[in-house]
Amino acid sequence: MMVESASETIRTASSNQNGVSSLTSQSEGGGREGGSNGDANGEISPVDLLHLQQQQALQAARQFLLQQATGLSSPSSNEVKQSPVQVPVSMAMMTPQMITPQQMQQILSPPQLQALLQQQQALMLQQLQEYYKKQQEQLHLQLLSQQQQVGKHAKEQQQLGSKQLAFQQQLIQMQQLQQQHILNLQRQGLVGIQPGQVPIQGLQQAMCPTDLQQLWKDVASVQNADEPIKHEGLDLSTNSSNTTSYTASKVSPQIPHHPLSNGQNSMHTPKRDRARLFEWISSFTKGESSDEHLTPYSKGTPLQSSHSSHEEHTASHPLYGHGECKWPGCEALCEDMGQFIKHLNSEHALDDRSTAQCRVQMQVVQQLEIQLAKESERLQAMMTHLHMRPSEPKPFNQPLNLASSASLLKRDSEPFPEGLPHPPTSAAAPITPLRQGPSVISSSSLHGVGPIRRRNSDKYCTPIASELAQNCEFYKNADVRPPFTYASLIRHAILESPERQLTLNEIYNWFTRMFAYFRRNTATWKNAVRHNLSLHKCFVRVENVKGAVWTVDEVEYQKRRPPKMTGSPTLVKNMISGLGFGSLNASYQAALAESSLSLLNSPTLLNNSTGASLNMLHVGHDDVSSTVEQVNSNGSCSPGLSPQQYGHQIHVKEEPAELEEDSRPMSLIASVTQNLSMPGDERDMEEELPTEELE
DNA sequence: CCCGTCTTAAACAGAC
DNA sequence: CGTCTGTTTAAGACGG
Repeated sequence: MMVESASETIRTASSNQNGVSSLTSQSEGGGREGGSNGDANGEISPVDLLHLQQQQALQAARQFLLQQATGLSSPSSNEVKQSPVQVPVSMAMMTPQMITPQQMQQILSPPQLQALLQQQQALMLQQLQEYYKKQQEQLHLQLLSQQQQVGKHAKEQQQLGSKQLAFQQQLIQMQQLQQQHILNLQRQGLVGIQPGQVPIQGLQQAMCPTDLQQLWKDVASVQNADEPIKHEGLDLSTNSSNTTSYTASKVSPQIPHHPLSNGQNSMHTPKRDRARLFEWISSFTKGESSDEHLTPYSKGTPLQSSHSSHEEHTASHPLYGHGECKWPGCEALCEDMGQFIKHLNSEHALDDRSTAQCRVQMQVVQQLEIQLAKESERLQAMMTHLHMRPSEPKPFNQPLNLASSASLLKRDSEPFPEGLPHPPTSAAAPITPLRQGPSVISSSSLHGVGPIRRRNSDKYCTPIASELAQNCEFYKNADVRPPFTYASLIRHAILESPERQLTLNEIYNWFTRMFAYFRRNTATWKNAVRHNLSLHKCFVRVENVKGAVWTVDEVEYQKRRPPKMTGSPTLVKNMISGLGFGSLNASYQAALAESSLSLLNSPTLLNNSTGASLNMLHVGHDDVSSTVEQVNSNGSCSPGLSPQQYGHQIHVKEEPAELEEDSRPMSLIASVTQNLSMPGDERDMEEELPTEELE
């Protein structure tokens, strides 16, 4: 059917503005980077959680120290120490009493504490990374699933579009936070590199009191069993270098254990202890999520970690890297794997201490998991709120790159697998390979491309403005047919222009500039455009000095569509604003969407930025965004004239123009998607389109 | 099945 | 004469 408009050599030199790529979401996320900590975010970020934990941990540590100083201790009870080993972590956490203060004292010498803290830090770091990873993955999966769904539920998609942006942003945020946090840790020396430097605060932040207690318990017990911990670190002197505060707290028993007081932490202490923990923990974690956890360390090393046993380590080992043992606190140098294994077996053999360390790590992990759970919950809530289905795999994008999720994460907004919309029918176009999906690929994008699309597209059409605003980049680069009717697109183009009027050629340019899809088969769609201009009364041709321009008669435009949906306006609103566009008749929907736009157009509306009024379409931000676009155009140009006015001036086709819709409440206008929206008017902006305009 | 909308195709006319 | 612009008609797809 489709005539291959081969004839149309035009091709507008598909000016792929690939460079554009960056989505708004990205930009936002990126902007934040500069800002130091994720704290900036009002919400509780993982980082915050970490800090909290650390603080708590510090407190606990301090308490222990105090106890020691006081001499409350009563040595003995080795059993206790062992018991922890067997006790499930949860139990252990629950029953701090198990460990007597005395034990703690014995075990926890300042240096030890420091060591522990160090370990904790390292662990935390790892955990953090894992945590972040998980979160990211989760987000990604969800996004992917959503995208997939899109295929099926196009309508929902549209809305999702905006939501997805938010999610992507969150993703980005997370990534940033992760990076930041890691950096911070490194700076602080938390990473374990420079024990002395670690500010106690860091530790404090890392753990919660309970955790710490437990940890301490465990550790204490272990140490007892293993070796009478030497107080190498004991003397403050050793540590003193970095930790001023630390000394204080540590040294002076009298000092109240205020959480705030600084404790110090670490020092070189038990390097060896950690390794075991690691493995042990890893064995646990693996069970749950295999390699993900390992990432930080084992990234390069695939799943080997899966061999819980310490011995297996073949080529790479999670606990071995850069020629040294990565066991927490142990930085023993190992020439090769063999040596490392030996070291591991000898130094980090399965004993109480190692076990205890593992326990500690487990707790850390648990803690993190709890955090993760919370965060996940939050995410779910968010998604729910946004009407996204958390996890509904859809056949659609499956090909999507789950695998590449990692990369996706990086891009934040790139998740566009985009395997989809290749227009089967019409040939492949030169279009942009990029496909950085609009942050949100709205259903529209997914729709079929060819003629087929039409109904679907319409149906799911969201308010064009918002849709376009959100997925502007996407449409620009992806060879996907926009889910809007020619009429709506034309109207949008015209309204978007400063003058609210465009010549045919300008309209063409707008199409080509805004949609990759319209960079091919020009004969076809141009013909369609002309056809629509002529056919629809809403498009009014105005003779101009330099020729003729096309304007939009909003009244007329509004007239046409609505007829169908006799239903209550509210219904309409809901449909549009809501996710359930599907039900609406395509045309009707389109009309609605557009109507919203039109409303926006009217100058009067501009003022009402209050989004309160729901009148016409109580469109969600979608509309709003669109509104914004409109607003812009309005503002810039002829504020005074409403489209209708133009219409009145020259009603070539008809003479409607009765009422002005301006009355419409355009609360929508408020939103701000301007950024997304394209350049107000093509003429001015034309940047990419070399072609016609210039002529 | 009818009707309306939308899209595509195509014929045609007028202007440049 | 060719192209662009604009109008019109027809047909098919869709959905209510």
